[in-house]
Amino acid sequence: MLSHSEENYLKAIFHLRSNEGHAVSTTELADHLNTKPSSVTDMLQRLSSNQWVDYRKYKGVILSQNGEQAALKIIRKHRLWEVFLVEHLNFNWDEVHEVAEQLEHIQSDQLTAALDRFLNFPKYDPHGDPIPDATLQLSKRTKKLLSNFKREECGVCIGVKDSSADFLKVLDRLAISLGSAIQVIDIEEFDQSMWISVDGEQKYISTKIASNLYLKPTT
Amino acid sequence: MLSHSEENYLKAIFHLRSNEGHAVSTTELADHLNTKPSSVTDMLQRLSSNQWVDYRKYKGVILSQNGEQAALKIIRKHRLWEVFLVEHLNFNWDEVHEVAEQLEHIQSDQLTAALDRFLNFPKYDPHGDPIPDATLQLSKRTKKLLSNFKREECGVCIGVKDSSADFLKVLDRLAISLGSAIQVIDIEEFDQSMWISVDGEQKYISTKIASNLYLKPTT
DNA sequence: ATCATTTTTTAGATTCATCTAAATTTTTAT
DNA sequence: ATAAAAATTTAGATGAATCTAAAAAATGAT
Repeated sequence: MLSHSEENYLKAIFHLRSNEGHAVSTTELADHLNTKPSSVTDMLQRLSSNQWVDYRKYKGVILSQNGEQAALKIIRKHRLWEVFLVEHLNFNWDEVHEVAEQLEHIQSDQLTAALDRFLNFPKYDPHGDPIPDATLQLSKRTKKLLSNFKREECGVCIGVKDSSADFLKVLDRLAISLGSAIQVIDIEEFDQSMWISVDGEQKYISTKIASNLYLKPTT
Repeated sequence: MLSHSEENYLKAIFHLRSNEGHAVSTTELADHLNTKPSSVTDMLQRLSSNQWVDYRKYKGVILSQNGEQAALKIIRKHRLWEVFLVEHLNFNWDEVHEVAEQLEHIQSDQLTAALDRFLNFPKYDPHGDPIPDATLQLSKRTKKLLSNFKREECGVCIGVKDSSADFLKVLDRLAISLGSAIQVIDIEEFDQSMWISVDGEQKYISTKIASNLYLKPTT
């Protein structure tokens, strides 16, 4: 059975390897986990000796089949709990992460299954990220960063790239949330900042905001 | 901040000292926690140096003010989660303990408060044990073991002394649960086993069962 | 009150997860 | 292609939580 720490490493490897295929480096992991590269090396050797990862000295690490399944299980739990916190306990979407980081380590298949049923088998978490189903399948959907939209183009907000509390707070202030209907009104040549309409209301947003918002194109 | 292990020790001391006042011995704790007396001694010295307990070599240990508050906080979380599992996720009362043992360590005052509100501020957990409120006050209520009832006496089941899965299972088979109205019909002189009526149905139960069931007397 | 038994503590070791400092390998820039 | 820089690994240490074996203290039975 995996320790909390081991689970966190597997999850981090999974997330960092999102740009598929290529191995994750020791330093990347150390940064992501707020730890030192030497600690990472130790842990990778341990995880490797138990077949959770495929690790080559100096070459980085990728998840094994087992490791990926384990990571998906943790991500499933994390995102289910986030849905619970937001939909039933009235947490804001910027308040859920820290608690879900703890809840994701609870070990009980019965609990995970019952929670999933209680929540009515949600497909996406409050940040729009897909929730692996009971067989750990991750659904993909076409999504595009708002910053890649052209003038006049329309879409519905389905997720965020950066899910830090700081970013989620500014979205709250702008009244942008999952499901918001967005159309690009104009793009400033100067710095690519945008005038957009959000559910009918006209707003102005920075380039950095636009490049962290995922929309499903509707035009 | 307390580690999981430290929290488990505080909780164990709290529970073992239920027969108020007297200190808890090293061996008692070791048995309760499935560990060795030497490990207990180590931990008690550590907890003592941080003022969580009052520990005297060879004399046993009691909780400090801080330690008791910490224990009550854990117990509050444990029992709230049990209510959640039974009332909303359809767990049986014999299935909740193991999971609640994990959930009780989640650190988030916001979560505890929100869960309490979501559950509508329950006063008792599924085994009839009182839940400390937000100010950590534990309500007491008059309860009596069924084995101390006399013939004809009536009561309502409000809790169990033994909350092992084995015991809860036999209660399920006998269709005895919290809220069951019970009357003593007859007591065998031979071994004090009992004929009782449970919500109108006549049943026969062993002495051991009778001495692990708490009732609130209604006559 | 003393001696045998039981309980408790100490001493020393182990495993996990981490660290710093030093050594090694890889990458990059000229 | 080689030297400097960057990344990575190894070596050795630490603290938490546990263990076994041995020593010390408390208990209790005669």
